[in-house]
Formats: sequence, structure tokens, C-alpha cells
Amino acid sequence: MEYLSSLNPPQREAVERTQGPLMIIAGAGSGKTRVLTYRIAHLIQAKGVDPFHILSLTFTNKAANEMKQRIEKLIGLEARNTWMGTFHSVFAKILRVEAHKLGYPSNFTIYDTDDSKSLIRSIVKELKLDDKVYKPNTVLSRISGAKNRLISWEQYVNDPYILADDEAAMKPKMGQIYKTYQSRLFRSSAMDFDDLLFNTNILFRDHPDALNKYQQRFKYVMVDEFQDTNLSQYLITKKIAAVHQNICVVGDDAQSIYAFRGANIQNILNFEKDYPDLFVVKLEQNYRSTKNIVNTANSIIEKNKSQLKKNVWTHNESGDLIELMKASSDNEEGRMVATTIFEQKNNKQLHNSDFAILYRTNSQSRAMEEALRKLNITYRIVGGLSFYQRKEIKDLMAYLRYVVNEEDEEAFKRIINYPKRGIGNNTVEKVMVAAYEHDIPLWEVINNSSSFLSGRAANSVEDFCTMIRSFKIETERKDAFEAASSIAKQSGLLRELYEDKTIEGLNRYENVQELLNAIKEYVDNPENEDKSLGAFLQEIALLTDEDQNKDTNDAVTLMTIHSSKGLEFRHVFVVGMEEDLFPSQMMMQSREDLEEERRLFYVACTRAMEKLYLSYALTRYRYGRLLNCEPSRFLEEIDPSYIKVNKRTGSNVSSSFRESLSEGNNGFIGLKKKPALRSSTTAKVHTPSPDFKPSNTNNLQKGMKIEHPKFGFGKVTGIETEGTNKKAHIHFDNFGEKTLLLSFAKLRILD
DNA sequence: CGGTAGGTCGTTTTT
DNA sequence: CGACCTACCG
Repeated sequence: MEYLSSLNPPQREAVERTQGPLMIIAGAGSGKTRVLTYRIAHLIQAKGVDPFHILSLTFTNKAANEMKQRIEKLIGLEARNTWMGTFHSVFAKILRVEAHKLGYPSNFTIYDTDDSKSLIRSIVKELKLDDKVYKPNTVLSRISGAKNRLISWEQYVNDPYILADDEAAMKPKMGQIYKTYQSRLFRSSAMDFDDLLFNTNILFRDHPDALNKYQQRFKYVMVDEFQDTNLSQYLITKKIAAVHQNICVVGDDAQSIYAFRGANIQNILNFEKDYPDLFVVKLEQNYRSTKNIVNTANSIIEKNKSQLKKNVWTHNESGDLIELMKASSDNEEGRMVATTIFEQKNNKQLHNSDFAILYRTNSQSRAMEEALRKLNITYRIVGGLSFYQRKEIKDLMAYLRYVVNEEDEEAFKRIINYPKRGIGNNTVEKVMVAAYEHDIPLWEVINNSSSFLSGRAANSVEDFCTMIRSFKIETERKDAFEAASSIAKQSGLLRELYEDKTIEGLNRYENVQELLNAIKEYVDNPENEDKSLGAFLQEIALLTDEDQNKDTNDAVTLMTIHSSKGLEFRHVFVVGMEEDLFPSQMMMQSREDLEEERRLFYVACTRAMEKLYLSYALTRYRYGRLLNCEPSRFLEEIDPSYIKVNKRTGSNVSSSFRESLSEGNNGFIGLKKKPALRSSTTAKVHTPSPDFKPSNTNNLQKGMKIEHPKFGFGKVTGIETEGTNKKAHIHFDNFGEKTLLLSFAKLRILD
């Protein structure tokens, strides 16, 4: 029990108080993760609790993994038996087991945000609504907001307040879309992110036996980042802990930055009411930052009205003042930051990894990247579009998904005509409409294509169906890797990418190989007992960024403030401190919104251990337009005694920097995150000869030389007849291989 | 049916 | 500025 002696009194109290409801208010840098891990270790080792009975919920996979590892270090492999994961992943697992109780098959698909938006887009189209009014983003966030507050579509369309709201917003059909959206999800055997929580609530509400089972299993429940829970999540935890009442929540109201996606700060404020015998521990000693940084942060958060009283303090030294940097433009801001990093690194013997650049929006990274590249400073970007959001990855994933769940409509739409197999939008529409109108499963329509489609289209769909069936058989017999490789090949997807010899094409091909590698790794990992494709898909559906990044590379970290939560760096730059950017112009309608932005700023500042830099630019490119910017109001809110204004401008680059401009790698690491290169230059469009006149192409033969008004001169390499259509394959001198439909193409035969 | 040119749109954060 | 969608042409 020696670990207890390394804790301060409130930390120790939090670890040792294992029975009954407990709320830990953990200030920034107060050793929260340490307390949580020790608490779990303490439960298992000192109190003899079976790890199987402990449930810990986090918000990111990263947090869960980190905690798992740290507990494992403390108490060894036994730690693996605790339930630890994100809300979404833990309850997705439970829902797989209980799905039949809700009318879902256990192989249900999880739709990501893109799938959801695409589904909404097609529903809006089908309902013949104006897509300028019902934008996927708006609709989805409205639906998501409802689900997070546990409002079903039935309740939604019957609630006069909601309806009035929608009327006022000129979006009266919102409820109708919600209803259709749910029925289409259900038909597709799919759940979106919010459904995972919503349906868990339904499960526990309607099936007391199931609730009881999990109440018995989870005798100890812990919730990390409690300030970020929404109502749906809160009710789930409350229900699970209702019997044993051993619920421990950890959070910091000052760091609540996810209200936009339904997080309810009231959860933390109301917790005392729900648990009258609640014990509250405050962790207020900061071990991370200098006095100047802690005080700066305190002076910021003070401006917020709604918050719990707390007094974060530190024993650390005063440290340097906060540096404020003013740049004339966004590019100069980048130069100043990069230059400062370069200097600090040399003067103080720091590593790249000691620095982080934090920004409000992802688009701000570009100016930073350019500047860092010029000084040859290695960097890595966290977030942005993840591996699994890339088109080529989603394409292969869609095949895999569809083979596992043949009702998955979004996957179907993605793969039915990719690679091209002559099935156009019209046909796809017909197939889906047939399914709704006859109220039969999609797969049934596809299996009986001739009853719903005419000749050529029916044949193509039948071929598709045969292919999927063979994939299904393979998938049953083989492990995930063998099945996926075979699907990638036989679907033609791999060939399609392989034939694209551009740099981006090569990249895409490599990415698909990367995914196959990941599947291989999954299959080879002895911890995964179920090697089937379905099991693999379930495992990765909720992975956002697989960045279990080997921290081998020494790089400056670039990321949004949101993704920086929970991390710390010796030197932190918060860039783009300008009105309308930070605080964002979208967040200035209400005081609540503005307070959330302020908390975001608080989070940003408290990432810094030794030194904090704040910067802003006077001009910045946004929406492709040069805008004048004003310094952020947040800068004025900081107590000026903590700030020093930096006089240097980034344009005075000393000679030592110039030397570093020469030669070498561009500073970018991480093969998965390579930005797409600009498309290679395309050949100039041909100007037709003055005497150009289309010839009759009925007798066009292989080997003939022709002229095309746009593509110029070329040679016929083949003729293909498909139904009534005749196609010519032509190799053009300047444009390479093209396939043209002879009924349309204007060609002049030269010979 | 498929490609592409040209228009539109938004750009906050994430499971 | 760039991603994406649509309309149109071959």
C-alpha cells in the first residue's frame, strides 16, 4: 500500500473512499488520472474486489487505453479483466449481446457521421424537401440533440414545444425526417452513435432482467470526464449504479467543452441532488504548471458565472511570464511560432516533442505547417481526417460491412457501382424504392432483381448479387484477413486503385494495404478470440484515430484545443487569438456559448507546464478572402501582470535560420497522414483542326487514327459492344487511354 | 452511363 | 480556398 503515501490528503481520500457515491472535482493538472488508476488498483488489491465487477467509462479510446496500461503497471495482468472503455464502445458491446431484445440482429452496423449524413441527404431528397433548408449537418445535430435528451421520434413529433421550435426555424418537417431516419436505420440493421446510448436506455427501461444483470455485474462504476456526459449517458450510469450505489465520477466543470454535442454541465451541478449522501473531494493542487500559468488560467475562468467554487494553486515556481505575440498575418504568425520554437530548442536544449501548437479550428494548421517545414522542424498533426475516414478505406470497409450485414443501405450505395459496373443512380434508386414500397429487405430485392428491374440493369445487379454471395460464403469459412484480402481483390477495388498510377492513387493503394495489415494484426493477436470479419468490424467501428502513435519520433504536436484535453507540454502556443475565430463567431449568440469558449481557452492555457505563448494576427485568409482581425477579447481578460508583449516579428529571420532552410526532409512525419498532393498537371485541351467534321463511326476499327475536338489525336485500341452501346477505347497522344461512347463522341477518322 | 466543368457551400469542436 | 454537388455533354 506504499502507493498511498505518494498522494496528497484529498487524493488519498478519493482513492480510499470506495463505498457510496463520490464526486471528485479535479482541477487542471491535479493528478486526476493518477487518482483514478490508483483507486482501481486499490479496489482490486486492498479491497479484494474482482476486476470483473469494475466498470470505468471514458470519452476517448486513448484515455481508456492509457488508463488500462497504467493500472496494468500497478497491479499486473489482472487489470485486463476490468471493463474499461468509452461509453460508446462498452454499450455497443452490451447491445450486441442484447440486440434481439430490441428487435435488432447482433451483427448490427454502426453508422458513423458520414453514413448518417448521407442517409439524411437521401431522405430529404425522397421527401422532396429543400436541401438548402434541411442541410445534413443541421438535421443530424437536431436529431442527435433529441436522442441525447432521450426524445424518441414519437415524442418529438408530438411535442408542441419542439414543433413550435421547428416552425419558428422554418424547418417544420424535422420530425418527419427524424421518423424516416430511424426507420431507415432500423431497416438497415444499423445504429448511429447516439443510438448506442439511446438504445441502451431503452434496453434498461424495458428489460429489467437485462438491467439487473448489469447492475449485478458492475458493482463499482467510475466515470471520467463527467462534465462531458450528456443526459443519455448520465441516466445509463445512474441506472447501472442504482443497486450498489458505488458510483464515482471525476470531472472539472471548468473544462466542460462539449456542450455542443449534448454534454450537460448541469449533470455535475445536479449530482448532489441525485445523491444526497454524496461525498465530494476537490483536487486543487496543480502539479503541472508554473504559478504564472496557473494564475493566468484562474484569471480567465473567473469571468465565468456558472461554475463550482474551487481554488487551483501550485507549489511550483513562478516561471516565465506569458508571452503575447502579434503578427501582421496568419503566415507571419506561423513564422513567429516556428522561429520561437527553433530558438527555444537551441537555447534550452528542448526536444520538438516539448512543444505543442494549439488552435481553434483545423484549418489553422496550414500556416503553421508551412512555417515549420521551412525551418525543417518535424511535426505531427493530431486529429484531422482519420485513417478510417479516407475514401478508399471507407470503400473497402463498405464491402466488408455489406458482406456482414446485407441490409446496410449506406454500404450498399457505396459499393454497388464502385468499381464501375454499369449500375447508375437510377437503378440504385429503383432498388431501394422497391424495398420500401414492398416493405421487404434490400437483400431480397437484390436477389430477385429481375422482378424489379428491366433487362440490362437486372443482369448487372444479379452479377453483383452473385459476387456478394460468394464473399459471404468465403467470409464464413475464412478468417477476417483472408476474407478481406479476397474481397479487396475480387471486387476489383484493388485493381482499380492499382491502375491509378498517380501519386495519390499510389497512396490510396498503400492505404488499403495498410487496412489489410491492420486486419492481419487483428487476426494474429492472440487476445482476439473471434477471428471473423464480423468481429473485426465490431472492434473497429468505434475507433476514431488509431494513433497509438509510437512516440518514437520527436515532433512538435499540432492539434485543436479540443483534442489537447488531458495532455500536457512544456511549451504551448495558443494561436489565432482573434475575435470571431476564438471565440468563434458561431459561439457568441449566448452567454452560455461564450462561457464554453472561455472554458476552452482555460483548457488551452492549462496544457502548458513551463511556458505559454499566445499569438494573434492582424490579417488572415478565411473563405479564400483576406480579412482584418481584431485581438480576442480573452486577451484583455487576462490579468496584465502575468503578460509580456513580445516585440520580435517573424520576418527578421537571422542567418542561422536561413541555413536551416536548406536541404532535407520537409519535416513531415507519419505516413498515414500524408496530405494529398496536388493533382499532376493535366494536358492542355486540344484545339480542333479548322476543317474538323465528325465522321460516321459505324465502321470504326481497331488501329484507326482519329481526331477528337478536345482530346486531339489518337489511335483506336479496341471496340466494345455492350447491349446497344458501342464503346471505343482510344489512346490519345496527350491524354492517354479513354473510353468513349460512339453514339455521343464526335470523332474524325483521319485515314 | 460516366466524366468533368462549373457552381455552391461552409469552415467548431468528436464518439 | 477547397470540398462537394449538379448539370450537362459526349
